Amino acid sequence: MSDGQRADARRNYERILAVAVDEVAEHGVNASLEQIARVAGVGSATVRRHFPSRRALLEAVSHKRIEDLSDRARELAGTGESRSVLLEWLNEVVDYSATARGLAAVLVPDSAEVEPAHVNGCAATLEDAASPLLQNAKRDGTVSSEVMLADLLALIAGIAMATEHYPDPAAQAHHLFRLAAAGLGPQH
Amino acid sequence: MSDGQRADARRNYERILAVAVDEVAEHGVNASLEQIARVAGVGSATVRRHFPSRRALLEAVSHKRIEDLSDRARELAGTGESRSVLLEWLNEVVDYSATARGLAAVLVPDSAEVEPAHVNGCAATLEDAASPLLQNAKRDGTVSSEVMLADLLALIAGIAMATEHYPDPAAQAHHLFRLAAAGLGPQH
DNA sequence: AGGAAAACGGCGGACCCCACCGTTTATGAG
DNA sequence: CTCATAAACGGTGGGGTCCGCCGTTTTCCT
Repeated sequence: MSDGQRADARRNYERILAVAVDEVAEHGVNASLEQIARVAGVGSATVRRHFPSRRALLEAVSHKRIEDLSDRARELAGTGESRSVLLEWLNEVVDYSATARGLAAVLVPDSAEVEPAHVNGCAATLEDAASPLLQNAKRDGTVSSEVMLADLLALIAGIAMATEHYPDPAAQAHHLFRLAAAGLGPQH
Repeated sequence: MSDGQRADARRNYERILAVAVDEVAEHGVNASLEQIARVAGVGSATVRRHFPSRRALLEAVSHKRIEDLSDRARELAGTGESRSVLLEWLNEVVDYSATARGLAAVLVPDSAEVEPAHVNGCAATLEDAASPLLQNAKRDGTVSSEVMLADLLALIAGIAMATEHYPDPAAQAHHLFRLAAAGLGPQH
């Protein structure tokens, strides 16, 4: 079963990742890499080896959540009224982003982005999975054709970051998103 | 002219603040405090004496911008159609937040917020100044009565933070805000 | 002019990220 | 089964930041 990966390397990778999940959940985006290494029982160099940048680690930590949301998008496709379905999914993204610390950070470009195309793997995955939902809503004319999924995700990420330190982040995030989705009032 | 302030203290305060403005403009919210001290020609302890927390420094740096926006709100009060006027002002807030680095950060609660009432001086100032604009719009029924100014500012701050590292932050921020203000589409 | 009080800033500790580099360990070929 | 090799490991040191302490200097008021 030689897959080109050394067994201990894979073991360490998973140990580190498991610890990182907890550590990020507790300390947020700025969790200490050395602390993660310490708890995982490896040298800090090993952490850096497996995850060259903080961002890489955050992406790995968020990977499962991203997959969950992508699956959910595929489930929802075609069920019910298009705009409602899209909003339902977006609300779940809001919930995940407000609940799972570090997720919002990977949905948005980092300072050191030099990649030419599709700069963001995580966001791209979500966009691909949820694209049908938005297309349907546009087709039905219930969402403006100018709206891009990337914009919606950026908006949600921003809301999550802004509400992170509120007494009840999730509630506040949902509140703000309802506001945005409603366009702050009756007249448009 | 004894105002209880020692002359050298005030001088240092202003030197530090002046340097901090530049430094924050260039390096954003995480500008190095020691670097600021170095450039200002003072010890790092002196910086901490005048600005006990990073946040305090950021608030001082943003103070003028906050005042400008507050003045602008008072200017705009009562001119033109209420919702348009409010949106005009909010757009200016978006512009400032996207342009002046560090402003968005002070419009949102920090991690260590234990204050009982009106936790945020900067946001509170803006809210007070712009409150009439929102009240007018609510009175005319052009904005939902449930909308709070604090929510609008938090939303804008989130947008600014999310778009900070885009190729053209200001453009992207305005784009997202237009989206939110329009409620992402024709149907509400 | 002189003394009290306030402000200053250097120093050391704790932490963090990062790169180097000698050592250990898994692996697959013989 | 042995063993050479390449991969993975982790300790260590350098550079940086934030923070608190404390002896020294400066300012101001009498």
